[in-house]
Amino acid sequence: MEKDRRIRKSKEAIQDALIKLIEEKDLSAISIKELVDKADVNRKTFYNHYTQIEDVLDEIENDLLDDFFSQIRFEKDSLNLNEAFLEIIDGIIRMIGDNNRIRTLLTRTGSQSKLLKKAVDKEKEILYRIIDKPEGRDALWLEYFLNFFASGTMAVFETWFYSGQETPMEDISFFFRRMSHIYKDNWYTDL
Amino acid sequence: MEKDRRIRKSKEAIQDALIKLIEEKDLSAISIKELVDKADVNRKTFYNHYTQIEDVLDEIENDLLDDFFSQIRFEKDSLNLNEAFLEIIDGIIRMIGDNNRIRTLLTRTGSQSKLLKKAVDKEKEILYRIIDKPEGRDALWLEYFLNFFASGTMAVFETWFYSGQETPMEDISFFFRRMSHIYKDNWYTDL
DNA sequence: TATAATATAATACAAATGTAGAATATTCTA
DNA sequence: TAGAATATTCTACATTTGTATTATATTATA
Repeated sequence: MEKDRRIRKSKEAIQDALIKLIEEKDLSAISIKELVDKADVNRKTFYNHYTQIEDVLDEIENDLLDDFFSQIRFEKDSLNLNEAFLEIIDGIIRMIGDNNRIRTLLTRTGSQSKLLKKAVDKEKEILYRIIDKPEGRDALWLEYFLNFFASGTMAVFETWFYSGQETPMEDISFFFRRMSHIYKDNWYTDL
Repeated sequence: MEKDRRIRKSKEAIQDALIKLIEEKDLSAISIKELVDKADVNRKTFYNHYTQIEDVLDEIENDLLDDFFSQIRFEKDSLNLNEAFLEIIDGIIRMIGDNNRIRTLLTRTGSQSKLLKKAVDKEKEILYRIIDKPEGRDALWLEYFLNFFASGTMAVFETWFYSGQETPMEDISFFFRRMSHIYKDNWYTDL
């Protein structure tokens, strides 16, 4: 977080105002003037920290995800790819279920939000940190594989979320378990 | 396309102007005034058809992808999921290689572009049309599976494209073939 | 706590935006 | 081809945006 309390307060006011406005109207219909009026700060203060409204949204999403992913702790020192993946999946399911602000963002900003894309990157990052790196050509395969898997995972979440989360959570879990086993048995058997 | 020639010409001028401007500067730095000046149309004409510059980009991307995917024709009457997938992959590789406008958009607009996301949707659509639909619970699995697979595929393309397409195309093909076989052998064995 | 640093507020201004009405030009179609 | 339909242009105006300057208030820290 910012060290200067004034910056912290200003940003907080602007972020909170944006969340409120997003609940009321479409993101593209929100003007900077409207935002600073609601946040009760000078317009210059906005330009002091951001250049567009999307920057505020970006910051909100990054803060939320940093906060969430920093809470992920693995019991064992090192997990294999399969175990780590399933841990992260469970975490994300919990995150969506528990965090109102995240639910609001996903519901209201839809495709304008980069939240899921950012979550993909975080997931990839964590997985990459945990596992033993293969060498040579397999290193490249791993990179493609992680991108494939992480992005595919988020797409399933997206489908699940935007279809109203009607599929029971156990089924989603089962789906991911099946996916992960397929890879475990076929790709990175030894990870 | 639009039936009225005036609309067609106006939109074409605006689209072409946007492409030129995107080659010069960042999308977020392009103003509507600038755009209509370059397109040599009245500003009111812009507002007649669009509300934001992003709408123009959207339209360009949709037209490009409609054009490309409408060219995909399968020799056989029906393919299995595996064959259809590999055909589409090959098509996309060709599309990126051949189409200058698509390369420009991918290169210059980066994450601001929804082009790859739209391609995912098109791919999903086609695959869904071709294959025999399973029933009951498996229908749901198929939906999740297609989302997973299509999105994962595009993520690999993205990685490949933005890392400068250094990985030889044969390796990318190999990767996808391996992925598709894994699924063929484990998931939809009978499709 | 005094001081230096700096974020915010107040104000101003040129440019861009969004919207509207009326005149003109183009195109559709009967 | 004539007339109806409508897209574009022209003009105007209130609002928003982006930028800048200065004064004031708050905060960090020595």
